[in-house]
Amino acid sequence: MATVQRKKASKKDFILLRASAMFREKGFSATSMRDLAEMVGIEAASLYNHIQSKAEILQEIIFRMANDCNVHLEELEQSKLSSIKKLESLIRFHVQMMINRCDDYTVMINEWMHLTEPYLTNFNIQRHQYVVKLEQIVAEGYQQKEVKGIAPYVVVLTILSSIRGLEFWHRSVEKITPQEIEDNMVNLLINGIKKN
Amino acid sequence: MATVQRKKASKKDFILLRASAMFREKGFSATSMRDLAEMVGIEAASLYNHIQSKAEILQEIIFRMANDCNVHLEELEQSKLSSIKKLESLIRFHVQMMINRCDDYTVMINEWMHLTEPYLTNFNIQRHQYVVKLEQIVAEGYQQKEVKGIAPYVVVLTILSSIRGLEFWHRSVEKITPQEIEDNMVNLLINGIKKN
DNA sequence: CCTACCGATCGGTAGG
DNA sequence: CCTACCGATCGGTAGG
Repeated sequence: MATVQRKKASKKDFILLRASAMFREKGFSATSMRDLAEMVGIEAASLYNHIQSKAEILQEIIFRMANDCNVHLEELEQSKLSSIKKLESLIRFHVQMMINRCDDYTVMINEWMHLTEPYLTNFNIQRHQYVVKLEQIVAEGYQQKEVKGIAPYVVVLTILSSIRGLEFWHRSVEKITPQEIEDNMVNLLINGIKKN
Repeated sequence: MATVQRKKASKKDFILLRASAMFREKGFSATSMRDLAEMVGIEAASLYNHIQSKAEILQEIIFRMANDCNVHLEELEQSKLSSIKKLESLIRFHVQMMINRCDDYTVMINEWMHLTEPYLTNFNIQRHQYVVKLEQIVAEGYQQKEVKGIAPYVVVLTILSSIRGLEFWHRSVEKITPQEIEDNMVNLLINGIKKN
């Protein structure tokens, strides 16, 4: 009985899963509800028994992911780690998100502009607050002489967009494991940030 | 008479200019020819006196930019600079492209997947070759003990995607000049790459 | 979950 | 460079 719990949402989850993969590959605007229905295995009209609109699908994909990022950052802020260790943890978290939940993460960073109001403004506010919090961590690191004198905004921008590049990682011929990617990324970025 | 030369292409160039700005902001698929016509100041049908199709606009924007990047890289390869200096020059070039020709650069990296064949395959080959050439520069730097032991693929990926993040730079409240952005970026990345 | 269908909009063309 | 218009496709609904 316990394993049967919460099965109700599963078809909707399945639709979101397929939608996320298609939005990533073709983009939100170029993905039609008929395309999506075909991937799900039903007719387009039947999608609307599980979701309200195309816009709602995008909203759910993006805000689920955004929420997970916010939760991690709050935990990080409350930890007793040094600034550099916080930034390292942040890099590792984002690399793992990009590798393990690649479709959702990519849709969030590539398709957010197709959100409609009030979700668009909501997202932009959240993103801005996220960046500001990261800048504060960098600024603290500078005060404690852990971080070298680089504009905090450039540091944060570089970290976040570096991870974005992993979008194309798995297509690479080279045999690099997720762990190696993560370690190499930390190595490069932390050494670029850290005061030597 | 000399100043009148080559005026013939100017209306098409104007269309490409406006298209680039709109593709960047709304995405290729979400931009209609009627939207574009309005920004240009003519009727949608009149666009087709200057361009052949919506697809052709995207092709021209992307391949012009890709060509400029390839030309720069070839010059760099033939130079006598050290590997680290080559990578620094590359970073500065890409930062300048992103700042000075922001719409075109952003459209190239965000909208290339909407190219149609054979242009899509052509672009992917060019991009792959570009990355391979950069990896070779990193590998040479490693052999000459200028560059530390990080997977060349991760180094190249991090450099290229860092620059991508500048897409949102000018919206920032902070007052950072283009020169400061460029120097900070070089500082962070080169110090992360360089053997100490 | 389906068939049948809606009005709106799409990229593009004909003809002047 | 315009008016007028094409067939195709879009997101979404009605009714069962």
